[in-house]
Amino acid sequence: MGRERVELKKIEKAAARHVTFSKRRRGLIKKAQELSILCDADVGLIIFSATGKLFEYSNTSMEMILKKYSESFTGSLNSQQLNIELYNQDVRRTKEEMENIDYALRHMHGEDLQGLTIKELQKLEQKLEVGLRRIQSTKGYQLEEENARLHLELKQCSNLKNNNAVEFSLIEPLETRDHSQSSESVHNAYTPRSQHKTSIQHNEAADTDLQLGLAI
Amino acid sequence: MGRERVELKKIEKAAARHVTFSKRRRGLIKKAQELSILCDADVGLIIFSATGKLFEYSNTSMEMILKKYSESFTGSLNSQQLNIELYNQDVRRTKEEMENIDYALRHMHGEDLQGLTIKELQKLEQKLEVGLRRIQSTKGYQLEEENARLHLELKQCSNLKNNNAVEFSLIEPLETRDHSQSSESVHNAYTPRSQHKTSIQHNEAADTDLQLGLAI
DNA sequence: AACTATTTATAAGA
DNA sequence: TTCTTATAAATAGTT
Repeated sequence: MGRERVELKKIEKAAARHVTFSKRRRGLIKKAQELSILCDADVGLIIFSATGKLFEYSNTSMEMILKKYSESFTGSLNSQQLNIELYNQDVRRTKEEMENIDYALRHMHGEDLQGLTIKELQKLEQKLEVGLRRIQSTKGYQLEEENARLHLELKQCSNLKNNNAVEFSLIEPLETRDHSQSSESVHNAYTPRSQHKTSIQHNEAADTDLQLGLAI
Repeated sequence: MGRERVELKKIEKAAARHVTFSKRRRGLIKKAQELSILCDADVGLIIFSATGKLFEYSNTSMEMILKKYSESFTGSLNSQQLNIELYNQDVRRTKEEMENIDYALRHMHGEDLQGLTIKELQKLEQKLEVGLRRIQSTKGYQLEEENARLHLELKQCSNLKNNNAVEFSLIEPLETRDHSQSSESVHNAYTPRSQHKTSIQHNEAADTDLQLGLAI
């Protein structure tokens, strides 16, 4: 990572070796620190220069790291310790899953978005759009079924009573309302990939439909 | 060092955190190894992942590093240990100096040049040229002095003996030889920066002069 | 796990 | 040692 490639062997010239030691020592410690912070790891780093001088880094205390280190070799765990360990792993995994789900959920709700990049926001938007279309599609099918069912019931009803006046007063208003409110969004939902760009106007209208759909 | 800057705080998403841990752990260990090899340092690195898994690196053995580490805290040195330590430092420094001098000397002799770059070779060449000019300059002064001394002695000699025949036979050949063989190289040596480009012809002639000069 | 666009680290030089 | 700069190396996000 410098002006030229460097061969992996002891640097011959003492002056250059010392300079490189200083630079790389600092770099190494910096990276150790970054690892511990970014990845929530415990790190202990001990460096003795060729002249015997000590340099060290630890995110907690070196003592603690070394204690943990030596303990890691003191025999295998007994069954109880093993169970506790397995339990802890389970808890950790579940916790992490929870974290992620919560995170994603809040984003879907439009919360905690300040840390997201444009790309992430676009992805999120796409997810929401896909979800929306699926919901609209489902709603459309349900409305169709409902509609068909109503037609059927009405037909049975009218057949049963043989009352023409009542039949007209019920059928006409129902079909009119259905077309004016949601025919377009239902059409979109049937063919999800046919119209990628949906205006805000459409989304708002769809959102309203969604709420109505859920409220039913 | 990636697609975008990363904030120095725990990575929220577990999956990304794990991937980063793997990548950076490997990177850190690699760099620890490079430091130990390039700079002749003793390095011990201990890493515990967030899940408690142990990773470690040491150029020698971790045990040795940790022993050295704990010893580094066990009280101050007594006077004898201190003397030994000072002595060791002295030895180390001297050894390093020796190394460098030997290195440089061999290069001046045109040995062990295979590892040098063109630039280094050019620098080396310049050093040799400068050294050469200095030597030539010194030799020129010495020849002048010698010449003057000879003139003086000869004058005294001729005054003492009053022998004209002998005087002519000695003086004439001496002055002729002096001008033809080395007046040019002596001139160059007097004004080292006036003529940077000296032809190979000149150098060879100068080299011959140098050997004669040293032989005197 | 492999791929790159970028960010970092760092070798030389001053 | 410290600064600068050209370049090598590491790695974040993506596939």
